[in-house]
Amino acid sequence: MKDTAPSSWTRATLAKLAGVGAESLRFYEQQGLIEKPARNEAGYRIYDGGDLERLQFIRRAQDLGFSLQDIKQLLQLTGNIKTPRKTVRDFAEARLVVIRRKISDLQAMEKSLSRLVAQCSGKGALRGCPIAEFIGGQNIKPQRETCHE
Amino acid sequence: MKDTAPSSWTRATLAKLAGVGAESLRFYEQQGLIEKPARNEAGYRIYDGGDLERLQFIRRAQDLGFSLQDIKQLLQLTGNIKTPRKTVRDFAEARLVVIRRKISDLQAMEKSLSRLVAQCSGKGALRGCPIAEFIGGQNIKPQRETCHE
DNA sequence: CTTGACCCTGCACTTAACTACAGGGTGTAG
DNA sequence: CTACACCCTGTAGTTAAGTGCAGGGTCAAG
Repeated sequence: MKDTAPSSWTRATLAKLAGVGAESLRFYEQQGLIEKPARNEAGYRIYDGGDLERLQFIRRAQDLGFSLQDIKQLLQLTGNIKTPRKTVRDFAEARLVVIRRKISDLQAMEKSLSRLVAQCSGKGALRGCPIAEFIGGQNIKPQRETCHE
Repeated sequence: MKDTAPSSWTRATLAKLAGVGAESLRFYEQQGLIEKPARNEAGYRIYDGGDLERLQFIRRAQDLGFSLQDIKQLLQLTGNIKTPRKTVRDFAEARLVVIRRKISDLQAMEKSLSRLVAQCSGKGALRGCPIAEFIGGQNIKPQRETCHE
């Protein structure tokens, strides 16, 4: 399960293993998210298991809602053994606040939209459709037939 | 309810009323989201209550998670009295699916991150910090890694 | 008459995270 | 030997939803 093989790969191979685009590796390198890799005789980038791990982390962190900028900072923080644990935790907590706000925003959207959809029979022409009325700017109030003719 | 006034405004005034940037009005016009407004003698754009309503809709729809492209389509659909109600409802339903998936993705993130934060005392140096370990690629809990969908 | 707040147009710039060339070099299978 | 897939660099383009600016015109107040 751990690193037993020599594991040295070129761009496309690592990209496939890590589940990212091959060009993205160059981009991440440019942005300082991964180390400049060693090169072989021909100048090809040679990656190893450490790079794979780092990329896997990058993907996990992206899935957790971190931006690449955040991830870069996180990698710097956690790369420095002197970083106090609190710094890292505060970072994660701040991100959590953002994620929770997004969730509640989306839940509000979901509620509004699903109510509109539920109110709409889906049959008949546009007149009286609750969604269209909401759009038309007349508040969702059902009995207001202000469709222009 | 005072929609009896002539209510004619220039850019900045309408922008303020609608809660959007003044330049955005030009952008929306360019993108076909609002009608080309009338002009006065000097060539100034003159907006009315209808424009305000449309802008307010645009903002509401954005809050519901629609992109400007979506909104443009919606406005076209609902501007056409012949549009079947079903078309509009299907549109809203498709958006609802997207919103619901986002919610559950974010909830998964929230769960992972809050578990990490809860496990981290916030005291001491970095060694042994669950967040840092997660980052470092040692999976903190090999059991339920990235349950994603 | 001057100042300052608006307005006009057209175009360039922004942010994020890639993605796609163009124009070359390298490595390997047949 | 020749395809062909892969690698290199540098640069430019993409999408979304605007924002900003230059270089002018207009309008009301003082």
